[in-house]
Amino acid sequence: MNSSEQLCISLLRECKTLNNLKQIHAFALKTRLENDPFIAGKFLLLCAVSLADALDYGRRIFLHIPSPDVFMYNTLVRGLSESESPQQSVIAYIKMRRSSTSQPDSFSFAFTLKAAANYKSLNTGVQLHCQALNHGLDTHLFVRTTLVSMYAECGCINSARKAFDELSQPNVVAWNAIVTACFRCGDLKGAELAFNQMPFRNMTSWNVMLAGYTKAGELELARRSFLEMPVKDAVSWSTLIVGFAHHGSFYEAFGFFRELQRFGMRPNEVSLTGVLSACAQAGAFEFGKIVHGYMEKAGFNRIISVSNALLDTYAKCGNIGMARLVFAWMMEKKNIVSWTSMMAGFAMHGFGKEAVELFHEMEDVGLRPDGITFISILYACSHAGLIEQGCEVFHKMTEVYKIEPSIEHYGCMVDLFGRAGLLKEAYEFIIRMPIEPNAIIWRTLLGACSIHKNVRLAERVKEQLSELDPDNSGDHVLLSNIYAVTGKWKDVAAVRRSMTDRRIKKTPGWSMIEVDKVMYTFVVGEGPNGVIEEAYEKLGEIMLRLKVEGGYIPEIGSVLHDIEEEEKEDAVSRHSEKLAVAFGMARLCQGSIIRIVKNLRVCKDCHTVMKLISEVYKLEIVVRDRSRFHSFKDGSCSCRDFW
DNA sequence: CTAGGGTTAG
Repeated sequence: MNSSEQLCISLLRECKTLNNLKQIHAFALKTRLENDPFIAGKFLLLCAVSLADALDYGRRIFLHIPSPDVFMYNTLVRGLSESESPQQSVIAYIKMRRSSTSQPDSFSFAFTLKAAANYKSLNTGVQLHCQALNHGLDTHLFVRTTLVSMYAECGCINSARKAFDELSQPNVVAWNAIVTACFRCGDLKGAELAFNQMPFRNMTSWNVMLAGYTKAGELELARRSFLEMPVKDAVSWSTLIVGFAHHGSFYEAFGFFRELQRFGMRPNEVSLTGVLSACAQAGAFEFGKIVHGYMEKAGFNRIISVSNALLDTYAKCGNIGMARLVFAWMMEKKNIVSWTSMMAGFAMHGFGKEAVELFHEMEDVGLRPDGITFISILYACSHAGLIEQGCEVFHKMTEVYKIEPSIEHYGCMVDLFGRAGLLKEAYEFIIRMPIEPNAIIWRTLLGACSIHKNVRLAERVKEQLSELDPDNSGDHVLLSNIYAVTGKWKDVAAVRRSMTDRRIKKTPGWSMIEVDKVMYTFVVGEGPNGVIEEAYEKLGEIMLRLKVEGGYIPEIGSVLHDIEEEEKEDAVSRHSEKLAVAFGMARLCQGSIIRIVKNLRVCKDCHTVMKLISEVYKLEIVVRDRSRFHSFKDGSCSCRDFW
């Protein structure tokens, strides 16, 4: 070994980034070391496995290797199996089969089978299984373990079980794989049975149970296993936080996050994204800021996934300014999720123009938008009334980027036309669509009929909905609202009667507000003990002042105009969003912004009241409803009364 | 090198 070879190897050992690697690679080219099999193998391993965003560079290096050995092929196959296009991994494997220099070994099959599992191709998986069999490698423990997970990923629990049962001496990993396999296929009992049969368990086996339970929505079982576990690690905590956040149990997620720190452990990137996701969903702005502070201190702001989650949190907590700041200044690196989240943030806040500009900027930096990016941008266009831009974007998606529109994209287009009052265009668009419209598509059109008071079309649409999703409370409410605004009271009564007859209950509305880092939830006329009285008292005072100073007149028919009405004769005055606002005004100090999160859409009367409050009391209210943000300031709302 | 945790839309 000569001295430049030694230098190169020690440099590679310290290599941390792609740029670093490129420098070393230049050195290797200059000293003619690039064809040294050991060094070339090291380069590949770093590119394919260790370094971020280096896979493409690794592929280019690979192309220049005259006759790659098995290790080199396996490394490439491995890197590609975890990439966005795992199909490429199998293609690389096929190239190896065609080459005269190398034959597949057990690693080749472990990696390619993982690739097949990642893109859920049973066909590929079975073929690889056969080839492994021909090479006498299908009984290899690692290959077999991957076979178990591949079959489970592809939905074949029986084949997975067979692959496991044929193992004479399964190790822990193989046992974990069969437990996971059972969970993947929805067989909780099978997973529990396997877990109990395991002759040995390490912490990972427990973590597998936690993950399986939370993914199945069995939060209580997950909690119980968590308490039972003898030793917990970072993954256990992360799994629990993410799982609870994902299933809407935000307070528990916050609780586990605090507890983790009390146990003297440090939050990692996964628990941070999990807790931020809980903040975003719950609208917990103050808690989000605390997490942000921790991120800055501990250096997590450099990790893309965490800063993406933070950007989303600020946007969903109503602070688009902070979201913008995170996007523009905090993120050294951005990926497609960052750009898409920023666009979605703009969309929620009604900043259609900004979203479209950002989309073009994204194209300019050479990043390829994906299907989700297009949903966000179309959503932005429809909520801001940018019809032309929306059509242009849709056209670009199919013609330039060759992305096949999904039902959600079609839904955005229906919304784009419908919301703008182009009901005929919206209807024709549905008829011309190459895929079968689902209930969501028709519901979107029904919403548009409601905004633009078109009874005839609404009735036609409702017929479609009655076939696809007859018991949806929102649809009935929407139809009854359309009858109400057009004065068809008999029809209103008929819809209501059919709802009672068929025992269709409307979704109860709730609103949340965060005061002193505690979240308070209100439902119609109700709230936490000791708090509800305070809210009512303040609300009475507010309404009086609005009538005297703001000229407020409660709309007589407004109960019936509710988009997702929470009727009952006097219900409007007790709507959860009014109670939450009143409580916030009673408790929060002067000058602070009142932030409310609501599960349904804001009702018309509440919308009017909030505009008046912002004027009479000179304060700012931000309401996040089911689909967007309303920022009330100086007597008007950012949605321009269009929602 | 095989098993376990993640952010974006609806």
